[in-house]
Parts: sequence; C-alpha cells; structure tokens
Amino acid sequence: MSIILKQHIDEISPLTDDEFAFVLSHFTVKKFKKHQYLIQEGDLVQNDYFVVSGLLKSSHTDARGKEHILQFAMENWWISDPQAYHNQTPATLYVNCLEDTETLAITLHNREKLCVEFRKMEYFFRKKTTAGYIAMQKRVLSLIGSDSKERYLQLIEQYPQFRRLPKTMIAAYLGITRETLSRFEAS
Amino acid sequence: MSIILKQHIDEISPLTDDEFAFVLSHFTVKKFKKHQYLIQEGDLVQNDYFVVSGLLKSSHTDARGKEHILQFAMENWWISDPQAYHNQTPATLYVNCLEDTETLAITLHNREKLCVEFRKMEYFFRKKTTAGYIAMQKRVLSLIGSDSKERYLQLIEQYPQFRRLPKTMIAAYLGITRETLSRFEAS
DNA sequence: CGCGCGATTGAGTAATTTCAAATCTAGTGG
DNA sequence: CCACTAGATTTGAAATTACTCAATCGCGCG
Repeated sequence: MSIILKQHIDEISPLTDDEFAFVLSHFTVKKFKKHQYLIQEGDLVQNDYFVVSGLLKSSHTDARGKEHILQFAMENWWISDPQAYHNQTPATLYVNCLEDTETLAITLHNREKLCVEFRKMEYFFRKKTTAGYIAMQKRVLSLIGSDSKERYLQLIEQYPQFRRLPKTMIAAYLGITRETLSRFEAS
Repeated sequence: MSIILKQHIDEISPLTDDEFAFVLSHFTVKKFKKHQYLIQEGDLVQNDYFVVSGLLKSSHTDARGKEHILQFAMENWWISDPQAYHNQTPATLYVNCLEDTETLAITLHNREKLCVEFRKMEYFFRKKTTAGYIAMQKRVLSLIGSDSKERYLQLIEQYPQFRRLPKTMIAAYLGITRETLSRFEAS
C-alpha cells in the first residue's frame, strides 16, 4: 500500500528502496471511516496526511454556520490544516472523510527530523510546497478574475475527477450557493 | 542596503556575517523606476525579487483586457511570476513598479545552487514558501467566504499599509470594480 | 413502500456590474 | 504660484448576477 507514496515522492525526488524504507519509518498508517473527522476546529493538529485511498475535504465553518471548502483530497494528495500544523496553533479548519480513507500520517516533528536527516526529503517538501503555492495562486486568480460559471467550467476541466463530488460541495468550494450552481448545468 | 535581506533571513534562519556574505553573492542588485516592468507576459522569468525599497505589483490581464492583481510587494517582500520562474515557462503575469524600487534578484539557478551548497538557506526557502502557502489559503477563504465589503475591511485591517494604494488597485486585488469599492468607504 | 438527502425550480430581494458623467487631486510646465 | 491635464474617485441609474427562502422532484437504500 505504501508503494503509492514512494511513486509520489519519486516524481520529484527519486529514492532507492532502502531510502524509502527509511522515509516510511517516519509515517504511521491511519485509517478512517466515511464521515469521520481527522481534524476539528480548535484541535491541536498532529499530522499532515498523505492520502493512499479514499476522499476527504478540508473546510471552514463561518460565523453564520456556512461551510466553505478549501480543499478536496483524493489518492496522492496531502491534506491537513496547514496553518495549525506548521505553526502548532489551534485548528481553524475541519478535515473529514467523504469516503472510507487510508492515509500515511506524519507529525511535524517527524517531518522536520526527516528534512534534517535526509536531504532528498527536504528537497521534496520544498518543491511540493512551491507547487502548492502556485496552484493556490491560480485559484485566487480564478476567484478574482472569473465569474462563477467560468470558475465552475475551469474547475471541472482541470479536475474532471471532481464531477463525482456532490454539487453542494462543489458550490462550497467555488464560493457560490448550490442553487446558483444548479442553474448552470442546464446549458 | 543589503542588511535588510540579512534581517529578513535571520527571522527564520539566523546567519553569521560570513554566511550572509556568501548568500548575498548569489544575488544581484537591480533597480527600477516607477512604471517600469520587471516581467511582462510571455517573458522568460530570470529572477525572483526581494524588495529592498519601493513598491510593486504582480497582475494578470484577462481576455477582456481587465487587470487582476495577485500581489503587492513592499520592503521585505518577494515578488515574481512564481509559476513561470519555478517551471521556467513563459510568464503569464506582469510585474511592475508603482514607485522607484530597489531589489535583490536571484536566478532560479543560483537559488537552487544556494540550497544545495548551504543548508540553512534551503530551510529558509522551505519555511518561507510554507508561510506563503498559508497566506494564500487565507486569501482563498476570504474570497469564497466573505462578501466584498468584509474582504475590504479584512484587507485594510491585515495590511494597513495598503491604505496608501490607489483604490482602483485595491479593487483589482479584491476582485471587485472600483465603483463598488468606492461605495463602501462612505460608511 | 416510504424515508431522507441531494438536486432542481420558482419568485422575490439584495448585491454587484456596467456605462456614463461629474468631481477631485497630484504633478507638470509656464 | 497658477493653470492645466491625466489619472483617480465618486455618483447615478439601469441591467445583470447571485442570493434567500420555499416548494418540488428524483433516487437509492433500508
């Protein structure tokens, strides 16, 4: 099962089998059931999660009780509350499962230890974070520069997998209501 | 003048004077006049720029000719077209000066060389990028979760310095029209 | 069969945009 | 120091877009 993590790292920073075994020793397998929460608002966030299988989302619930979705995560993606994890402050996000999910979890302590002990992994995390930053900047551009219909079309073009998500959640990800989203598909 | 870069790095990864001299040798001083472009759409992006003094913005011009602002940069900030810089693909953004500006520029080649040669700087860039990712995620949350007036108030609370920017640009950063922004301040 | 949840549709309301015009302001040259 | 101009800001009115609230529809699952 952990082969998928190796392949994922290899794309940026190829490892020998021995090296990967060492890397893997810093992770722990964690499995969750549909609807289960990995992180709730206020929690101390122990882990960053690499998704081996399943489906999750991270979201924020605002003062009016509305949920806004920051991220979906499927196989090969990472998910957590990055701010709470990296700064070790209380979580402001929820992370929960839309399907039964298997993850490889790494604590901040082990992540930093791994970066110090093993150069290739510091390189991996640096590159991965850079790619994440670039993706986030694209999303900002889409949010400030495109109307909601364009954003929806861009989204399903970039991530066709997202078609299988409930539309209510797609809407919460795009920053529009489910009713507005529902009025698009017709065309 | 480069003392400000040292102080900036020291906040994350403290350096001795000798170490900093070594780091600095990887940068070149570049100065620009108000209205000058550092990067234009289609360019090969040579540098990431650390701002010593002055003021800049990065922006994208869409198919309708409208400008959307991704970032402002003042003293102590970094600016570039990250996607074009890190992937060495043609720029999709413009970066230009709102005031006369002094920068310390680093090529991707020198940045990577520096990371390999000098561990503390790889740590610095990794942490800096992580912080940038977290800030970007906050902005996404603000865009999908708050209406335009709330976003404006959040912005001037988080960055009071931005008050000195032309409102047209604040609007282009928030993803609203200048007319809409103009109708807020009254209250 | 019927429950429950997600998706859709309708009608009225609120927010935002567009287009146009008027007003203000900072910087320039005389 | 003043007049002038270009850019920025404000204001108005109509059109568009999105939201809210309420009702209905469709379907999978026990």
